[in-house]
Amino acid sequence: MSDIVLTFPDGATRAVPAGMTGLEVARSIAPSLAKRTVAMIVDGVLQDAADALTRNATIRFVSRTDPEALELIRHDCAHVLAEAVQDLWPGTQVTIGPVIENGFYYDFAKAEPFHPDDLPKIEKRMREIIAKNAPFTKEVWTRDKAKAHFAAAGETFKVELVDAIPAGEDLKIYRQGDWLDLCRGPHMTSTGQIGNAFKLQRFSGSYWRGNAEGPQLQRLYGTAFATDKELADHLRMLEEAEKRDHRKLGREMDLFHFQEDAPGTVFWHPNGWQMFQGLIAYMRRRQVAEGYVEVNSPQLMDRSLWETSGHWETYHANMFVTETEDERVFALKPMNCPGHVQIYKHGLKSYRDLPMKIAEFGCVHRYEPSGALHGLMRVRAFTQDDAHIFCSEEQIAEQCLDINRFMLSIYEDFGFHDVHIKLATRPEKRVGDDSLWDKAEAAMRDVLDRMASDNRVTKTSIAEGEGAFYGPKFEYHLRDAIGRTWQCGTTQVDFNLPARFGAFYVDSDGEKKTPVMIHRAMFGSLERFTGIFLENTAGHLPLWIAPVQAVVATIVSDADDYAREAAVLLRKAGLRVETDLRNEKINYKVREHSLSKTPVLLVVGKREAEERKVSVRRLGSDRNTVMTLDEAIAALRAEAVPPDLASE
RNA sequence: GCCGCAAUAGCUCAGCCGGUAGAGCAUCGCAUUCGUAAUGCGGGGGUCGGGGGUUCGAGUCCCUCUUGCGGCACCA
Repeated sequence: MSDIVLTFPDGATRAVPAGMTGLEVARSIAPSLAKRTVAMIVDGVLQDAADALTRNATIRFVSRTDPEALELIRHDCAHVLAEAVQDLWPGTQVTIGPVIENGFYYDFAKAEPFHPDDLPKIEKRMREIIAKNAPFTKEVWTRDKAKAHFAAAGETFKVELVDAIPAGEDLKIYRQGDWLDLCRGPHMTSTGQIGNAFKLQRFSGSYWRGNAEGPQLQRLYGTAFATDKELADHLRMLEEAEKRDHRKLGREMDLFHFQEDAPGTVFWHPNGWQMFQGLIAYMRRRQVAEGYVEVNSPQLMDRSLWETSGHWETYHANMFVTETEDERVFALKPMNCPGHVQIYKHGLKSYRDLPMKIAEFGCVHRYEPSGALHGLMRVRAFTQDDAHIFCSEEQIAEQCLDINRFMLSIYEDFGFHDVHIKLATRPEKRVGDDSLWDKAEAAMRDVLDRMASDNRVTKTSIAEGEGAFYGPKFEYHLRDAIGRTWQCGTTQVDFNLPARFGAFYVDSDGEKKTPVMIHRAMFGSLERFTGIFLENTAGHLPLWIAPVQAVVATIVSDADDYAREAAVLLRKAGLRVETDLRNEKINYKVREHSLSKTPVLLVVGKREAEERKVSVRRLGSDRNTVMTLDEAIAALRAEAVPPDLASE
């Protein structure tokens, strides 16, 4: 057999007989290299170390501590998990077990549900399997053989998976000891390389192929790392993330609560409402600067209006509907758009009026599935910083880009730099001709390309079939503290609603034309944004948005009068300040205000009272700085200016 | 909505094999005037999420509803 030439990362080359496996090559270089090799990268593609090399290529051997090995460790771990589960519960069917962002999962079809006590049992069995260190071996099977094998084994889901593999593609089977699975690979060379730095985390229900109408499976989630330390670090990070859960912070900071009588609906406390209103005030200033006008549309509107808009037909399951004594049917608005079209329609519009930018802090109600509710992140009543831009077709791209610039600058003001924009295209359930969708999507694909070149956008992608029923949309996803991403802003290009309502403008040629409507929200939901912002800051809010900006706390009651006077002066300077004159030790007060995340603690004792000074202690610091009251007021006032009002 | 788990004082939680409810913090009262993350002592506080059932007897066992939690599906 002829030789092939392999090029190594250091530039060295080596001629080897074609057909030699990666492991053989490694062994020929050094036995120690072969020993630590778990996979290889050939011409940039990660593959099994046992694969034969058949052509000239660049090659790099991967050891288990290389970054590229992490997904192999997790994927191998998923296989071992599947074997362990089938060992412990014979008759359980395996389905799929992919690697995900921070670990892996495996979906099983099992008659009896898992129990929390099962996790340690499964882990124990997994460690036994890993200890056996069985080699992973790959075989390529024919479709018939695979189907016959899985059918005989009662693995009906695997049979379906075999059927779904395209005809031209190899059908690969990986064995580890006596166990085997249909798998795309690659894998490491043996189960022992997984190591012991793995953990099963939780289990839950899931749906076969993500279809809620289909069979329900049981999913086990786990994670794995190359070393114990990395695993411990990851678990510690998760614990930290839990501490900044906005539901916990909401209680600690006395911002809001939920109760059984109003599922998915927020009771805002004074502190939370102050923050909420601060966000609205900020957005209102910014929108005015961008040429928006603000309106308010009815909360409850007649059924016929929702029929015209298409909501009655396509959104009914999400709507709160009510019937009055006169037997009229009204619905609480789930969106503001139909109301805004009515405002647009009131009075004749000229092309000179476009683009017309109508904004509303509209409170919408949506009957969300019970299982979807999640603190402030997913509620049934929420306030949108909603706006609709009525414009001509020619103005679409310009308006979308304008919104994009505006949107990103807002996220930056709140410290969000990880922004992922998705273009969601036409869904199955939709209104309007496909020709209109073609037009809207084409315009938006073009805009997406231009957004992608903006260096503030971390990532762009296409989400096929995920658009709103009336038009495609851009979704702005922000990453939260726990690593989950949340959709905040959206921009939706809508050719449908204006036409359905008969909205028009008189163009320069005197003809009536239908305007395009661009729906856009930036915070998206004020509730959700509050939650995301809380988690992102761990409750350490910037001074401008903190509900209580400073507390004046006394050490002795002799300082009470001075503390009261200081608070009055601070309030006169526009700061939100409270006093704490309780007969408690200063340690106690410091602890309490630290736990409730008050940004600034102004401590006054006898000395400060006599010298008209304050001892300033910042949240998160154990140091304090003594300064005059006037200095403190000036410094806090300067710091409390919202980002949009701060002079550069 | 689906699968699993849970709900005990304002908060965090204990309560065994069914025998009639407990701690810490918070609250209230009294004492204490204190220098940067919990001062001491004392008092009050519970339809054990709702309803039904089993039982001589249910916080505990069973059914059901509600809500929450972890995912799935859905979504701002």
